[in-house]
Amino acid sequence: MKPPSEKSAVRRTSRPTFEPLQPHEIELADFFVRMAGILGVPRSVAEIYALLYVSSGPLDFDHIQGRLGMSKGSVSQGLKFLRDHEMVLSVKEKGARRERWQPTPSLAASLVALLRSQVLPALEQAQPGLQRVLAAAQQRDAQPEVIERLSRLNRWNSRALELAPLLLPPPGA
Amino acid sequence: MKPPSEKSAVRRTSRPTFEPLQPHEIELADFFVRMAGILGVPRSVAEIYALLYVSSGPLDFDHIQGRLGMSKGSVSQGLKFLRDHEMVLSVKEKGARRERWQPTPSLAASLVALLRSQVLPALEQAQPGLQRVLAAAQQRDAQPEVIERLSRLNRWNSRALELAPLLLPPPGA
DNA sequence: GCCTGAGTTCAAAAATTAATGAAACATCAG
DNA sequence: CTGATGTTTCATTAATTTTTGAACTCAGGC
Repeated sequence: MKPPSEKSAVRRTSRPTFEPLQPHEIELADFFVRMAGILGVPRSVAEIYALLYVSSGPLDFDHIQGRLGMSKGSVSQGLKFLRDHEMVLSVKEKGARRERWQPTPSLAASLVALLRSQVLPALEQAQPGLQRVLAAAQQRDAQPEVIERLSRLNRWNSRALELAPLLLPPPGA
Repeated sequence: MKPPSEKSAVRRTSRPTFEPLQPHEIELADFFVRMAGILGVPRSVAEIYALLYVSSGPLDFDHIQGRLGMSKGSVSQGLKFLRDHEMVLSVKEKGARRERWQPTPSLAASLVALLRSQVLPALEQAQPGLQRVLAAAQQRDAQPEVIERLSRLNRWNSRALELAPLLLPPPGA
């Protein structure tokens, strides 16, 4: 509530004040938030991405925090998530102290990577379990219908695992 | 808290007791729960589906509730969800009082339908907004880079909308 | 080395989402 | 119509997820 003090002769680095999102920026953020929701990505992450996406140059930590009005913690974690999934790039000019962020060129690639990182581990981990489930069904002479269902599930799982690396080769291929 | 009264001479329809899930059934449920989680489908729904999936015949409401040890409300809502997304079918023998449930033949089709139902509305609703965002950027002479990004997003959205009906024709096509 | 600014961590608070169960509703046999 | 069974509704409660912010760490300048 205190108006930015202008008194100091030395033009203090008084926390600059950031303008809130413009209507068109909000609209884009809403879109990303909704899409992100489908994949279980938290709102704050989507908002950060959306802001970088509409912004003309790379933004630094404080700008993101200021314009979105979110906590340091959220910005830090959000950027970590985006970094981990290779959805943003840092552009640190040499000699500069702060990092500045921008979206990676291909949103498509980012999305595929994100999906992969969620689905693949589940498929891999499930493999042995699914085989046991099928084996159990066969041993107790379950209805052919059930055995058929479980076999199909197994085949799918295997095929998905085979196809996955083709869809988006992991860091070296 | 009151123990089921056994006094009635007439062999009451004493709530039959159901056995808890077997290890192999739990394993399958875990798999479905995990996959469902990725799409934001609640655990209880995935559990119901998994149970129907390993079971030899169609199951009725009470069996589902009993074997999964979940509340009536959850079973009712879970079945509603599965019904709405055409992931289960009711097999009501004529003259029978209760409905009995089984999974629809194609899990693949079910999944596609589920995805559609989440993604499509978002795409449709976003269409006009995205166009406004792009227009706004053009009006204020944003960086070509930004305009390019926003154009691409618009094109994607449109293409996705065109492709969607081909992927899985809605109830009549 | 010590200070300052930049960013991270993480326990606690807030917000969101899911599950429960009692009461309302529906349907059908008699 | 009536009574009983079968299902849905929905306010409340519980569980989970997300956000916050203060304390901490780290890097570089002096």
